[in-house]
Amino acid sequence: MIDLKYLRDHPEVVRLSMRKRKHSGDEVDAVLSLDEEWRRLFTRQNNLRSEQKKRSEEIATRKRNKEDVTAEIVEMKELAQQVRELEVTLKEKEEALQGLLAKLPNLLHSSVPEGSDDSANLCLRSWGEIPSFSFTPLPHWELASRLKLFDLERGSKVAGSGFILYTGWGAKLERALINWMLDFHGRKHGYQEVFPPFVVNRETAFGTGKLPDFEGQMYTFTNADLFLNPTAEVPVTALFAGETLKAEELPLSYVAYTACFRREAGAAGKDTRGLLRVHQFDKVELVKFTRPEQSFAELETLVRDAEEIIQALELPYQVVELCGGDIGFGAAKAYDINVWAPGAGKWLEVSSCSNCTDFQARRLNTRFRNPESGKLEFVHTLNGSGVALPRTVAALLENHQQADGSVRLPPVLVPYMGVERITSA
RNA sequence: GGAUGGGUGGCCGAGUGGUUUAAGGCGCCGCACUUGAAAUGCGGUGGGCUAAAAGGCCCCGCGGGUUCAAAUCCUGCCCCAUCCGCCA
Repeated sequence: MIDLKYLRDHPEVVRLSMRKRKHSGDEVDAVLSLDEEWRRLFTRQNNLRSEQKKRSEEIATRKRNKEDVTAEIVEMKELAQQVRELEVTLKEKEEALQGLLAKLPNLLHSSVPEGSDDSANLCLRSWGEIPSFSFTPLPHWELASRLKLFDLERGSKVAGSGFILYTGWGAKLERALINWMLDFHGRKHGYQEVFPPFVVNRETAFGTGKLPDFEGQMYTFTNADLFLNPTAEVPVTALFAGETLKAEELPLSYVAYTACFRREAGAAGKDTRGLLRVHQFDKVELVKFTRPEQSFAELETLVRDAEEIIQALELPYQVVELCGGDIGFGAAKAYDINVWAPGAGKWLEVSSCSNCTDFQARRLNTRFRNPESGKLEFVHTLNGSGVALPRTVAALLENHQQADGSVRLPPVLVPYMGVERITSA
């Protein structure tokens, strides 16, 4: 949520940010005019209530003195009716205002590049060599089929297309990657491990900015007002909703594994081969709570922490900075990590790291007391994949495939897998 | 899922319709006394909205309702504890 007071005082700044996201900016004016109307009604109601309170106290005093107050009470009924009516109008305006405000995306950081889609994203750095092969590299779905790593038909049979049944070494690789990533971020980067629920309630989905606009992306239940979480970002970021964190313990860093569920409505047929786009996938997520002045520096270390995973897996990648038109709803600034997949012949997004500044914290009401000012302030929240598994598995299989049809495992995974390569045997 | 008892400020806890602007205590902060500390005394000590300010309004788990007036009465929901049932 954007700070309404900030929007009031700096409408032009907000408008420019909206335009950078390729919105019209008209939403800002709609908010401003509703806000003005709301404040007018609020002041009126405030004054009426004040009068109501004073006169009620008078009635109380006179009643104690055994005076007759019938006439006053008749007058007060009229006043109470006015207050009630105004209250209803006020509530309608307030809900409309909050509704508009809740749909405004976060303010972009000034460093975010201009552009309307991913073609305008800025490549910041790359790592690793694009591998060359003495043979034609196979796409991961071919490799998986030969090595029996997953079974798309049976996954589809029990749940539907886009739900993967991992088998044999494929199943073990999935588990190994999850365990290794959790251990790696915990030991090497000091993230605290949590294992959150895979479902979240409405407040949590709203607080992290997934509602009201992205309800269609989440799986829901017909017998409970819950959502299957689309990413561990959602439950973990909401961990301290309504709480005040201690300034001295910030930044707080968490690492969490969850399965992630996305309907991917309307995405059918686009990059859907094999593991490229699925409805359920595993992901290890990094989440940070920081003081405002730390958050952009923490975003840099967050993305580096995610990069180290890809480096340890010996996969070539690039880090891109998202442009205004491509950046997520809650983010002020974001980086993606794209890994090269030589079999599929494309870059695969395996991580997205965002600084959501105070946007989620304001919705969730997660604050800290600033020791310098003595005031309560919203924390900044950050999240990043560290990393998402299916496309990482795809890239790993494709990059490390050998002429003999086996797949070499990077050394970090050997202790978790118990073998140095995956073979069909 | 059922039954019972609970949910009041940082914490404990009083309060069953109107001097409650939420008693009292603990904790914390400041000051005084003291060589220092303890003890003691005095004062202060939540959040939000609105307003240029003074001020005003809202918040006793959350939402509705009754009333001139609600922490207090009614109602729906949530959470905690205990017991029962079911269950990995």
